[in-house]
Amino acid sequence: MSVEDQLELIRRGAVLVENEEELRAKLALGRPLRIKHGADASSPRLHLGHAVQLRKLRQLQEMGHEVIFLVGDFTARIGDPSGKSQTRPLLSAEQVEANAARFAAQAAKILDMDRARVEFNSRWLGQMTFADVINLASRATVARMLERDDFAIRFAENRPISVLELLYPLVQGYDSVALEAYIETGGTDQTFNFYQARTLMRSYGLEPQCFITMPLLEGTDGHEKMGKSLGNTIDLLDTPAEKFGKVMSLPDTLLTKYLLLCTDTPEVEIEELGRGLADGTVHPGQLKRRLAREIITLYDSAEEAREAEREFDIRHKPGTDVSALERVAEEVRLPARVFAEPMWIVGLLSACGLVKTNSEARRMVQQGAVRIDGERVEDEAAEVLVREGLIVAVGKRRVARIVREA
RNA sequence: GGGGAGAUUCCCGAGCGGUCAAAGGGAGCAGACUGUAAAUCUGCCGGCGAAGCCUUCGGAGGUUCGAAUCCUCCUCUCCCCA
Repeated sequence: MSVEDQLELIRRGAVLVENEEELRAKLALGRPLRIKHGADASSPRLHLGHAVQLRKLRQLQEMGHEVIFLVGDFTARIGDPSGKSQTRPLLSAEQVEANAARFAAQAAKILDMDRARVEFNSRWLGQMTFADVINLASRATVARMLERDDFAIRFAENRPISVLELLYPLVQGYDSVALEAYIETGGTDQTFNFYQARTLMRSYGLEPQCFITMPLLEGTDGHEKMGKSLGNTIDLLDTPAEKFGKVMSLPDTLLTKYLLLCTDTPEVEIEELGRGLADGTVHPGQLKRRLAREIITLYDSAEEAREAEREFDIRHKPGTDVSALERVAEEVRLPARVFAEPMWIVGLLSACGLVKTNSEARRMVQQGAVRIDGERVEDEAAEVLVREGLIVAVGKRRVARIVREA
């Protein structure tokens, strides 16, 4: 692939390529380039936000470059105090190891992991003496650190910034020094750290890395960046049905962004579709269905994508009958004794795991969310005769089919 | 080192010594509506088979018939001065 072709592919979806001239020169070397990417081993489930990053790496991998996942095991064991999650638990070496393995297993859905390398920053950070740390710290200033938005805002709002946090960009930058990275990729939230790395690399007499930042994908709420703590993720390990429903719940405004970042749809086609949405010739609902199918096809299969769409229609089309509900129900095993006599509706919902507490069960009944074999139950004192195959539904999304336990 | 401010339910935030399971907002959940799990409107939003009771307002003690509210000590955060 020619240098210009590579550059064009690299630019797809990217917010910033720093610095394009330098990158062109590196690509022109015509050999595999070391690419550093910080692996987020802290979250057990990768989501589409991670996928945006991983897909960019896959592109680079396909161009023949060498991807290195950097696991911040050293830093994870110290604990990351960044911003809101100050009580993030410190991880043991074993936990970090396990997380990294889980990350790699999921990343394999996107990348060729046989051709990727996993590194742990304890390898070099663990060797450093305090003198080395002071040497490192001497290469940066507080004023530069406070240029970072997050710090500037918190400083202005009198919110805490620990000294450790100021050290983090330096540590990350030093990782680039240690790896002698040619290119680093990451989210736009890493821009500051990436620039810091370039400065540090120069200071250590290395050629500064180029970097590519990708947008942070908004989650299912449509506003906030996708993240586990916000509960707005679409996970790679979500079932096809879950993926479909979650994609359908995205606001229409995110359609083209998702197509660009989460699918292989050609950019010219995305532009066309965007115009179609604007002038009304493209139906957003239909396009969203297509988006959902493509995403599921990518991570599961085309067949599962079709099945997920069918299930979605069963759940949401009006006049859904019991036999259809049956198809989307989760099996719930109940002990044989509850089949003997009528069971209190609230207890049944709890037993099926459809609600967390009896109070929640009562509320669901009161609000008309509960259906037994398709029949709405609105009396919270109701007794239900439990039988094999009974369909118990709470709202549209929680459906159980009773199975007698042997 | 000195002085000041603060810590409230998932998050932000209001709380007069009794009427506080604790205002309001956000998130979440449900119902209606919809191409959609979007938007909008409405309701719910600690737990208990619901009567009343139990646990909750940084931690530990104390005052009081009664404490999220008062006192003491402790932990943590922020500000000002040195």
